[in-house]
Amino acid sequence: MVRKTKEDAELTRQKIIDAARAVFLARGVSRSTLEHIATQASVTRGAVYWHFKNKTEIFHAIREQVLLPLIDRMDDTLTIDGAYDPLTQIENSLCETINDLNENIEMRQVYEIMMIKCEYVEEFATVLQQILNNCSSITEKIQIAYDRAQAQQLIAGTHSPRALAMDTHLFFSGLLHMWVKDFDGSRFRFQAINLIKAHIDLRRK
Amino acid sequence: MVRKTKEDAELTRQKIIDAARAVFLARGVSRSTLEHIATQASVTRGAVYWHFKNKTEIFHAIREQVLLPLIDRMDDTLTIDGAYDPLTQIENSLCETINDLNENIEMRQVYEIMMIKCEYVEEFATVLQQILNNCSSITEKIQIAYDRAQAQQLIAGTHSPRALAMDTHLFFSGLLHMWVKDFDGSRFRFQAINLIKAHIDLRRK
DNA sequence: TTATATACAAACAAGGATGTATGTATATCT
DNA sequence: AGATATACATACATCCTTGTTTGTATATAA
Repeated sequence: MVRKTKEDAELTRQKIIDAARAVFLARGVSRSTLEHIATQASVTRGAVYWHFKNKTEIFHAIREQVLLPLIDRMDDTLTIDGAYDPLTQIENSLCETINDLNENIEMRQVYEIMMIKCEYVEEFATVLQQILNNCSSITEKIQIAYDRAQAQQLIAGTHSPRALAMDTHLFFSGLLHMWVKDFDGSRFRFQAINLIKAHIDLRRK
Repeated sequence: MVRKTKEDAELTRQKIIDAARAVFLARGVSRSTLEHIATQASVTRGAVYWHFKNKTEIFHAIREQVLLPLIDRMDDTLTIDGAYDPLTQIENSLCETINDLNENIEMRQVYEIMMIKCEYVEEFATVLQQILNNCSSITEKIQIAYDRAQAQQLIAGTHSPRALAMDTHLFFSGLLHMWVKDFDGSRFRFQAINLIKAHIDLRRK
């Protein structure tokens, strides 16, 4: 059995990506061998080397598959004027991400891999810069929402939208890290939504 | 040159730990070999195996050397009634940690290793539980401070000390993660103190 | 219909990395 | 002062892992 059709090949490629995600999650990126991944995907290393140059390339493929759609969605919920007030919009956007994590297994796995099953050295160090850039753009989008909230005089006290946005971003960043580490869910997963609500309520007039 | 005195041996042990810290930081934990560490420490693998069972044990030694004193200090600054009001006490405690990171190279290295140069799988998975426990105890200590702040009516609005403490902890957790990733310092390192002040000011009446 | 490129499988070669076993000089104890 | 345990250095055996090379059946193009 060889030389599949193009669709078959694309299917194999996806099977390898899915397998790598599972293997990375279970053994960590560095301890995962291409043999592990191939076996998990029910192919040989030959197939893996055909579709990818090496493990690093698989890693990036996994990351992009989950990350790219996520960024687009963030744009929609935060920057567009919707039916809700800006503060609620921020709240909903954060809650939506948590809901995604709960419902979308692949996304949950990728987050876990990126946060606690990967060492950011050498070829992976560049990812750190990308993460920082993503964080900046997210913070900016949150700030835009806070700008509108301030214009509508929804915010208690006199705090700059910029400071509020950074505080919210850092809070959410911490929450995601804890969410991922909180395997049994007892400490953070179950009350993540409430924590977000409390965080936003701190700002409400 | 062999069979040193006991003090010499202890010195060798510490040299290995220091070397391992540097190597882990540069190459990531999993890509660091005992040969790398031995060379960096100007000893042979024989010396390393004499003092430690394996790489994992070195990892734990590194972690404990920096972490244990840190926990003690947190107790002092947060739970003891001091000259400052409770909110300022929290602020100072967080700022002090940031200052420590700036001044103490070893602490900075260990934080970086634990956060972005280590994969939490297999033998290292247990560390995650320890981290969660540490976080819980830190949150509790922050809550105690917020309890007093509320008793002294320093807090704006009607927010439970518990919720405030978790929010602060998540904020700080996120800040530490960003601080570590922010190599050039442009985004977070230089303004960390201001971010903390802004965070606490959000609570002030 | 034949030639060629594709999509893999299987075999090959080579370098690490780990753990252990052995050797050894010297503090330290008796 | 001799015996013993200590604090390493050196040597050995084994197991992966990786990258590459070769083989091959078949979709596809000419």
